[in-house]
Order: sequence, then structure tokens, then C-alpha cells
Amino acid sequence: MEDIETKKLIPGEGKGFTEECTKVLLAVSDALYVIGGKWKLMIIIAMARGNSRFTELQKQVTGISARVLSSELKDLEANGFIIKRVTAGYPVTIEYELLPYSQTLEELVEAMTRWGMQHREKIKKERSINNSLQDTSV
Amino acid sequence: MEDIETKKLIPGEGKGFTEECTKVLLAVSDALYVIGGKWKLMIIIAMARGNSRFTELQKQVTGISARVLSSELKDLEANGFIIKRVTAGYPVTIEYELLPYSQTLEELVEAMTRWGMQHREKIKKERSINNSLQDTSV
DNA sequence: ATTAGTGGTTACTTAAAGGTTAGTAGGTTA
DNA sequence: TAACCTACTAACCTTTAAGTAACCACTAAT
Repeated sequence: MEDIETKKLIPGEGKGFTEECTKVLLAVSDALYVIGGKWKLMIIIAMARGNSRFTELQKQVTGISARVLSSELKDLEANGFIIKRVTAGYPVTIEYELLPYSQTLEELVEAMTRWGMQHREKIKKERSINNSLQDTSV
Repeated sequence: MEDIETKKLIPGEGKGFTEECTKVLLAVSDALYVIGGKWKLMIIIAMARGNSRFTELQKQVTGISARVLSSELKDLEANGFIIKRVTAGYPVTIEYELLPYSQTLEELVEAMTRWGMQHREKIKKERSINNSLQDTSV
């Protein structure tokens, strides 16, 4: 896919293309470190779709518990993706808002969404083929 | 970002834009389920860069243990990303090859790589700003 | 006064992921 | 023959992620 031309071997280093590969590997593991895990992207997506209250998020992101949502929101705030906004008033309202930095994830989220949809389709097709071929097996 | 027009509430369902959001959420969680975790993408990247032997992969994907590499390779094979090829010969050689389906991940991997690099830069900048502002704090 | 909802926190527990060490079965090197 | 390399696997242990349940402070309705 990519062309391998640099190939400047450090004396003592193994066979070729280690450095360029290592850079990519590092970047991907950085990304996974910050937005990996089951919930972080899901919360950001739900927020991008208009959910900003704690209970809204808990309903939209099905399966998440209050404890996990709470701690994930703190992580996301610490990493500069969201901000917690407390509005004083008769009922104090708390809202979570996306910060501009969360928009840098758009491309990634879209790519992941496309791939996930595509993959689900693939699995569905495979299952139907398998079912029609061997229907009697356990 | 996206326009909200469908809004066909199922009677009994909550307030708006739940379905479109749910689709995206489902797709993303599907993707995370298959390629999430610390290692799967890293292994695919290392393979795309020319590594095909077990020990090569273990060297390139720094930090992975033999046990984990072995089980991840099995997962990747079961999901149709790679194939294990055993070549009979005086020393039997075992090679792992990417299957065409792994190419569907290209867009996603590129997006993740770009984001990861960008993020590392951001952190670096933030750290240098903080250091120059308050250097004496604990 | 009781009940219910919001927005959490804390403590406890379980489940999953990953690491460590050792060992095996084959082959090669010296 | 000993020591080392490849490609693992098994057993065991630690760490992290996530789930459960209870509880708190506040509001609002009955």
C-alpha cells in the first residue's frame, strides 16, 4: 500500500521498514489509549447528536451504568473533549458540552461507523449463506 | 453536524433523534468489538508493513507477549482478516498473511493514525506551555 | 410526609484482558 | 551432545474495566 523508500537502517537494527511502521504503531496506540474502551466514543457520538444531560446520555448509550458514565465523563473532560457546565437556578441543571477538540474525532468516527455498518452486513450475508448450505448441523 | 429530519417517534419512545443516533452507536460498538482492544489493529498494521512471522510480529509490536499474540492471531483468523499458512519443508515455516478483507480497514487505520499523531503533537504543545507558565509548582 | 426523579459518589464484586513463567516439540548450530 | 531458535500452549497471577447496590443532596409532586 505505502511505498517503502526511506529504509535508513540504524546499524544494529533489524531488517528494514521498522521505523516508519513504528511511527504508525505509536500513533494508533496513542489513539486507542485516549479514545479506546467500550464507551468514550459512544458518549461523544451521543453528545454530538444532542444529548447533554446525564440521564439522557445514560438512556441513549444503552447498557452503560451511572458509575461508568460518571467516570468516563470525567476522563473525557480531563482530555479536553467535553466540559461540564453547571447552571445555577431553581433546579440546578448540569449539562455536558462538546468542546471544539472533540470535532477532530469526526473523521475517525465516520470511518469507524462506515466500517461497522459494512461489517455487520458482511456477517449477515455470511450467516445466511451458511444457514442455507448446512441447515441440519448442530 | 448532521441534520435531524426523520424523527419518526415510535409511540412510547422518548424524545427525538434516537434512531439515527442508535444506528451510529451500534456501528461503532460493532467495530470496537471486532478490532478494539490494545493489539488487533497493531498486528494488522505490522503485517501490512511486511511482517509475517510470529517472532517478527512479536518484535515489531513492542510489548506484546507470545501468549497474547497467539490468541490475537487466532481471533484475527476467525474474523477473516488473516490466514495462517504453514509451508511444509525441512524447517516447516509458518507465515501469517493478510486476507483481502483486512484492506477494508485501511481508511479507519489511516484516520486513527492521523488523529493519534495530531493528538501527540497537541499534548506536547500543552506540556511546553504549562512548563513555561508555572515551572515552580509541584 | 412519602414517593419519585436528577446527578451523582462510594464501596464492594465480578469479568475480561493481559502479563509471567515455564515447558514442549521440532529444528539448527557448534 | 549441549545450547539455542521457532512457534507455540498451559497454568497461574495481576491489573483494569465494568457491573451492582446503596446512599446522598436536592427538587418536585402527591
